Amino acid sequence: MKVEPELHEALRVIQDGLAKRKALLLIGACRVDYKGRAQSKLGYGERIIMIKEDGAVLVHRSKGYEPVNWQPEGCLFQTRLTDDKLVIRAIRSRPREVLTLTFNRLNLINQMDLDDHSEFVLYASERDMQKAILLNPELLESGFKPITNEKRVEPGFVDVYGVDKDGRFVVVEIKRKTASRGAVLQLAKYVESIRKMVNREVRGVLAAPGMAKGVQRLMVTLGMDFKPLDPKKCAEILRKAGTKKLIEFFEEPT
Amino acid sequence: MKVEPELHEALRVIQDGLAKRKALLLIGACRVDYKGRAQSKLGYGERIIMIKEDGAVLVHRSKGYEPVNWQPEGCLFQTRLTDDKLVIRAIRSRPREVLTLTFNRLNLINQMDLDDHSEFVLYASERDMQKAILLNPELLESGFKPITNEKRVEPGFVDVYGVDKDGRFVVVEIKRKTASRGAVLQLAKYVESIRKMVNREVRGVLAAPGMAKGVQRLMVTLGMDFKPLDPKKCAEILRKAGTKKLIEFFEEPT
DNA sequence: GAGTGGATTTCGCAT
DNA sequence: ATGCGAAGTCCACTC
Repeated sequence: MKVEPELHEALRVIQDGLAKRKALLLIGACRVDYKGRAQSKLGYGERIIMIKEDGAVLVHRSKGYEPVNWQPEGCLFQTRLTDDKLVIRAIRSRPREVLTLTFNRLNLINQMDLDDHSEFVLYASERDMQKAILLNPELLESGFKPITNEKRVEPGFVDVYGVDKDGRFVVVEIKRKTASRGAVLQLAKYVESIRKMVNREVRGVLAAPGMAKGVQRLMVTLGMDFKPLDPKKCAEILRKAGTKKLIEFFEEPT
Repeated sequence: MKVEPELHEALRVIQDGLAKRKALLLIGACRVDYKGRAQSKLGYGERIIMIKEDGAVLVHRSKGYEPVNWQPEGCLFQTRLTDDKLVIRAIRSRPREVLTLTFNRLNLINQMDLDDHSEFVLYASERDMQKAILLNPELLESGFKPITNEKRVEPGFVDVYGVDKDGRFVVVEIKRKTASRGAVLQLAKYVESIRKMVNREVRGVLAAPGMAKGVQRLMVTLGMDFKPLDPKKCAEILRKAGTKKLIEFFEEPT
């Protein structure tokens, strides 16, 4: 890290960082010029600049969520020192766009080597996934019509209950994560319970992002179906739906 | 600026910065949890965190243009130190969203007081191009007289609406980029809508820097005209016009 | 490579 | 507040 470096020293550090494809953090007084799909200019002032390992560039001011100027990943860099100014140009090819940073002072340069390997997970809750199926029954299978959710049966609450395209009753068990053996057995209980009540065929459907080892065999044995259900996709459906109200429930054929 | 501060010292600096509404830059190992419109989690790793003066929060990793997690401006903060972790919560009210940063180490804290008062100037947005045509109708075509902009019609808003040198109504659709098929279809809807209203000939004119593939054929088929419009030229017109007020609108011949 | 649709879109302007 | 359209949108996915 360099604090208040001379520009020639700063140039060396920046060039080193760019050559090594390291993320760089700069704070300093600069002007910013952009020319590409549009064109912009920003006179001198102190800003925070991030240059990422993949060649993305962000110029942030003291306010606002969005960067005032930027360059998406994958751009190439030119640096030079002229007239007591340090110039960094970030160039993108398609579309051709050039971002020019002209510094007359640098307060801080930090070459970063961030130890960061965690996976980012965006997901929906089991409840959200249930809502997503009610909003979009086709998500489960073509022709599916929900009757109720959280239906009370002897062993507990059925997540979603409905009829399929052939008029058969369907009991749906939803799991947010990989479905275990226990989930299948629970579903089997619900199916059995409802089968006694209605005295005709009832299908069991397990909707989850995946199945644990051996679960598929068990499903086949019990004659139940598995439907892959991505929590992320459910979250998207809910987001898209916004305040839209849930689907009208199908009448239970008694 | 603090390098490798102890967490209790970090807490003090962060609380001080938040209280003074100063922009803060943090680099450290943290986990990130978000709950709101969606929900996400990100395990421990080193990241760059910016807290802006207006309460916006950005969490950046070593790659990518976009922050992995964020919070828009205007949120409130809670901080606390527990179990050798420093926790920062950024809370947004409408919609209710909470971003939780849990640090187990901080490499850098920098309270920033950025001296930055320059105005950002972006040349020629779509809105600007519209203004340019209103200022200088000849830009569109000789003899064109605008009547209104942002005219409300059934499918939406007409960018510019006027009459040509022969007294025919003209609907202008402006795009600041290469015009897509969608732009033409939108224009067609507007033309149709106005044609029904006025019950006489209405021309459709598409003003844009260029057309996407196949758009020209569609234009010809629909009997509409294309006018090349350079955003930069629009920017020049606006610059030259300065604070001069927009053209007086032409009276709609009813 | 071009086109399409989604986003924790954000942002701005209108009603 | 709400709603709609634009954005240097970006980004992931399909054709």
